[in-house]
Amino acid sequence: MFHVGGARSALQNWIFARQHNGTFVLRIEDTDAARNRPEWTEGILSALDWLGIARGTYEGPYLQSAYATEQRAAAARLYESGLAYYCDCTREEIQARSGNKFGGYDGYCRDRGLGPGEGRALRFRTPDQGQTVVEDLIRGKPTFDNKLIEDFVIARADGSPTFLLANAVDDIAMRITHVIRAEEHLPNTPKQQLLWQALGHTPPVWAHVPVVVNEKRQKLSKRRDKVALEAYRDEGYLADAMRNYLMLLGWAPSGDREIVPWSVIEKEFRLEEVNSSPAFFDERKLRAFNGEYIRALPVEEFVAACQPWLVGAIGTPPWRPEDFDPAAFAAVAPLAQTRIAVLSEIVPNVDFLFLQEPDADTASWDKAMKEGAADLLRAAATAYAALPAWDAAALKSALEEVGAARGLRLGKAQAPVRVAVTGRSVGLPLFESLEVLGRERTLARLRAAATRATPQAHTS
RNA sequence: GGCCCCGUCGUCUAGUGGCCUAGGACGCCGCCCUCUCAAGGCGGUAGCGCCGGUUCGAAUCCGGUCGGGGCUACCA
Repeated sequence: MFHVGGARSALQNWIFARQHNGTFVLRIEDTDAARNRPEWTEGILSALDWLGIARGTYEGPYLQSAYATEQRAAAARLYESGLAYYCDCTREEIQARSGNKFGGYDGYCRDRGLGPGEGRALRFRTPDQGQTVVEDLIRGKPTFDNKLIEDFVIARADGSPTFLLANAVDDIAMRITHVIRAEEHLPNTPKQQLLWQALGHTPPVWAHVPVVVNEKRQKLSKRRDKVALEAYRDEGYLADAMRNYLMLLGWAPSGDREIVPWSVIEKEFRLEEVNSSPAFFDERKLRAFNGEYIRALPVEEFVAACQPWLVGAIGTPPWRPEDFDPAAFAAVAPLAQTRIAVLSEIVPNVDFLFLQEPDADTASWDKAMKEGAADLLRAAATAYAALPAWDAAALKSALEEVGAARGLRLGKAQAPVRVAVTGRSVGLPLFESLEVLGRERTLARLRAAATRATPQAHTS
């Protein structure tokens, strides 16, 4: 699972690095063994690939867990130099002393002189006075009073380093100069900066981009929101549309335009210009973007892009695999291209071509098959059976005549025919659809529907 | 509770003291086109949270206020 917010940060990092002749470093922060699986890394790499961040255009991936030795060594150094100390307080004790539900470590073990041992975590001793100023490309200089920064844990009781320590150690080792991440990390920053300094280095430049929020303006969460990039991909969002949209969250290219080639974004994007306020991830707007990208595709590319859904590589189409006809699909593809906003919608648009029988839902059926429908369907079948040429123009004028004879405009006359043949009340242009479907199947469906629509005498 | 961040149409944004009668996009509404639905064309709806101040002049600067969010783990 790759979070759309993470995708946005990755894109911003990658572009920023390129613009500054730097290198985007991908590091999997897996210091919590219980919450990580090695195989997830591949998912992240392929998601990045999909977005256009190809392997080889960045450094890594590095696994944070692989650097445990260095991280532990750093922890030991901090302890030996008196910048960190062991603490055996339990969570309950800390909370009880703090007097409120938010906890907050009070420095109880600061001067107890505890050595390493069972149940003892290593805490970093934060300064009692002064301030820590964060240099942030987006937010200016957020300033934190050191006395309010609690002595945080840098190594767990089992000796394993925590995220805060591991990050500082790795960032220093990897010569990281810029850290671009989501705003939720801002409160961690003074702690990490203190660690950089304690380890003898000058902190990097930070950039905390605003979080991406849902309609209730809360940070997008895996639990309650649709955040998996893969889910969007499987629905048929195009990578180009997605990355374009993601970059517009908090930023805009020059001029009154939003849908722009990636090259323009790569050139014009300025991290410093990213808005500092949270942006709502609006799937409706993403859909609109996607629709535009789909329409802009050359037909052949559109046809190719639809394949996964058509052949069941993604999702399961309702027809039998052997009934799928590429030629028939190619014939109607241009008509479908302007009618779908995400690729998966291609299936309900063309299923009538590959299904043995169209499956009309009762609502569509009842609405189209009012009185007179059976008669009209029979007349249409008769007219169609006698048609010398089976093409859209002829099919249209024939139905026009059938309808006119019954006082119906084409708009009315086409409804029962559409439902009879496609099972739906809306869809691709009808006559082109019939042309591709062919005479035999069209007539069979028309006749079957006529029979079914014939009023039956009720027996009670 | 504490610390930090944020505040232009419903949403994403343009805007960096006069070019703003606040521009664009999505959405929504109407009209045109039309075999349904789309697409497309045209038009419309709607916003600087509030209060003070600075200034000849403020969406733009300052203060306050209100509102929203993030963090507050031996998670990352």
